Amino acid sequence: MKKTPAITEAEWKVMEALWSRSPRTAQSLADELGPSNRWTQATVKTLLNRLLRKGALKHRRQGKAYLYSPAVSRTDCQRREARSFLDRVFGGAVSPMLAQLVDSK
Amino acid sequence: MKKTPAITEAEWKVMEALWSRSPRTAQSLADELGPSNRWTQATVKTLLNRLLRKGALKHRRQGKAYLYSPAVSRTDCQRREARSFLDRVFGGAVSPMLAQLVDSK
DNA sequence: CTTCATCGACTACATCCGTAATCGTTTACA
DNA sequence: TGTAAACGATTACGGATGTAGTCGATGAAG
Repeated sequence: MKKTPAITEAEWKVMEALWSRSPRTAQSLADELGPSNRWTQATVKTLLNRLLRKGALKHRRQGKAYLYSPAVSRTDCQRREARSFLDRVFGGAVSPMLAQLVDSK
Repeated sequence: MKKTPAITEAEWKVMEALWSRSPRTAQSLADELGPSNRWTQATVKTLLNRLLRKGALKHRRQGKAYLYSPAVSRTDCQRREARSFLDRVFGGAVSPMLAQLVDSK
């Protein structure tokens, strides 16, 4: 259970892609994420760099390019986000949220 | 079930205060929220204005000052936030999140 | 070898968010 | 009736975020 950094919405999409398949190059990520999100390669690279700086990713050089992999687990990140969401919106209490979800559906 | 605006963390605290007691003046809110959050009155007023512009609050004049009240229900806002959180972090699926919460506890 | 494509690094910029100061107006008190 | 206190409105400003362009190095291809 690692200390995970906060991950923003756009960054989350990059992490998802890496959690499902890694290590991979920036190019490969741009190919996958670019069309669905309307991102240029530059955008993907910016997100990768920010995630690196946050410690959410690591990379290793392969020839000219880098191969990126997650440095934090998806589960840990989900836990972290769930907690911060719960605190913010439901004062940290799980049951009201459950009630909410139940009759929201 | 109204269309609720996105409400940020700081704003959420103001809304909570108004959901539990309203209508009230900016002064009253600053008195309650200032100390616990280290906010000056100016900060509280900025948040009130942003919430007004978003349509999350309404106000009516009372003498020199305004009386503020929520324009959206807490339940609706919670629902909205829950949905956006679920989509972002759990791809919209409820059960993985439940699993997460269960063994996180 | 020279040239061109590609990669990561750096820079850019608008918007949002947290936090707050200031300004102009109105009211209450002396 | 003048002046200080209180109010809302406007402006400010640094850091985060979404989105992207540009630049210098490096490797591939001829």
